[in-house]
Amino acid sequence: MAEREVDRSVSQTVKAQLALRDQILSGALRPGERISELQAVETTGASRTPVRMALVRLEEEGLLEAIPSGGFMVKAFSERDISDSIELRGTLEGLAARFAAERGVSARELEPLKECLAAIDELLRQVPISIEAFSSYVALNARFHALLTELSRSPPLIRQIDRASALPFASPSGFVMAQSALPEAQQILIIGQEHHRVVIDAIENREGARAEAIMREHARLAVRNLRLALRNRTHLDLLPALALIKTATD
Amino acid sequence: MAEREVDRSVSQTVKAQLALRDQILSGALRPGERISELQAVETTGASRTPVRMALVRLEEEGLLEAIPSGGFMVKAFSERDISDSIELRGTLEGLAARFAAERGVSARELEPLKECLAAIDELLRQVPISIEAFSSYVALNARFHALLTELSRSPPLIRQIDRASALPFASPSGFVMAQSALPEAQQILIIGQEHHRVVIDAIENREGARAEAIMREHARLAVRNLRLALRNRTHLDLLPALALIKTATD
DNA sequence: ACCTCCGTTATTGTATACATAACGTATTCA
DNA sequence: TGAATACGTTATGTATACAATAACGGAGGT
Repeated sequence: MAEREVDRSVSQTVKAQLALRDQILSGALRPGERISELQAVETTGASRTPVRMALVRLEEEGLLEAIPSGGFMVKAFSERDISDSIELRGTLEGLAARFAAERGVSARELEPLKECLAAIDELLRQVPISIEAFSSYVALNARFHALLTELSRSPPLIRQIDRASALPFASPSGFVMAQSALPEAQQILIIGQEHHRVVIDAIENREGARAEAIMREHARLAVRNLRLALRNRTHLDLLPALALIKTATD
Repeated sequence: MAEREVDRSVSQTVKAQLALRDQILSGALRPGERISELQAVETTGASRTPVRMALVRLEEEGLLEAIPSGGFMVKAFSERDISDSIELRGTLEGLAARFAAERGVSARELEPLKECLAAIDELLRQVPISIEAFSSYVALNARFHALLTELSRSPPLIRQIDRASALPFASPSGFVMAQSALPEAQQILIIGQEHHRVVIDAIENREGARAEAIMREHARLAVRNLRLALRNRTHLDLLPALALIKTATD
């Protein structure tokens, strides 16, 4: 039988999980398609036990769905599912912002957020924004959201937000990229940045309700824009993660 | 169609998961304690593979925590973690109520909710409430919350709420039981019932914001009362699930 | 006496063999 | 000819054997 070259630097379970997630997100495995363990063993290079562990984790993550008769299939999402996921994440981030504001945050903790803000400002000064700058923006934006989440100092909430961001289209990077297909992309980024600025201000002034409201508005903007982007199906291939949308009925 | 009811009617994985969860919630495994796979194999009767799958699921569920060097330990929670989890669930249920109100719900769909409401009303008419009636109340209350969640018609949100309810103290039954240790228990139940009534009214009248607000208030009430109940440590043994609280530092 | 290093042990990570249930196909009977 | 059943194939669920690694303890050196 074929020699299995063992990569001992990472656990086989993690390797299999990453490989399978890649296959799902890249569209190599289509929504609704059943995942064969045997096939997964071949493509990932791990054996059945770690592959099974990876499948269980991906199911909990929301990318897979258990089939009653056994095994797993790639989950399919409707547009409604996607917009709900984004609004859900916005609600959770709103709670995080409120916690941060109510519980109080020191100037030192706010520092990295402000640096993020300034860096994004710098990027947005270019008109139109270059591809490289946009890529930096995606990373910085994700970092901003992660830092903001941390400010809540609430492990259960942080955990839940992480889970809600597991779905690629619901992650900060995910919907920013989806919006990038729109002609008004630059203006959208500028508005988003304004939201970031306001939430920091609200947290500094300990205005919990305002901090929460602006994060929810931030998400609603994303939902509106994603809907628009989905109308322009021509640009859809920009975001491979959207391959998870079920093409048939909504 | 008479199926023989053998142990094989449920999978070994599920059996192990239930058994382990029982051990954790009953306090047989203490917070912070490492779970030995070998020991779990002996106590659950399943072999290592299903036990491992169960451990992964329980980790994703939030009851266990992965140890970097390998294996799992029982997660420990602070009081803050618990109150945050309850508020988190309330926020999610608030969103569900808002979705239900905004999206519209037919009278037929609202029927089971109203039946629940009436049944609880009936129970609360007794003063003081009997043990049996209280037990029925716990079940009915859980059912009410589950039905309300369903009304959102949002699979991602429903899923997330289920996850948030996985932690025993964050589940509807969990915090109702914790509150039962208080002398004002009956009054608390009556207030809670009033919240239930208002949220239905708001949904019927399609007042999304009001539906959301009342559910969040519902959770805040629970948080306040749980804090009070935790002060009365004498009654704490009423709720085995609270064994998960770390006794040392907060 | 304490620290360090090495060997032993126990426990987890991985692989594979075995059992069982589901699905497809072919054959047979109505 | 169609449907139903039986059989075979395939894939999943389960168990166990093997490998590797981290914890533990003892012995020796500084």
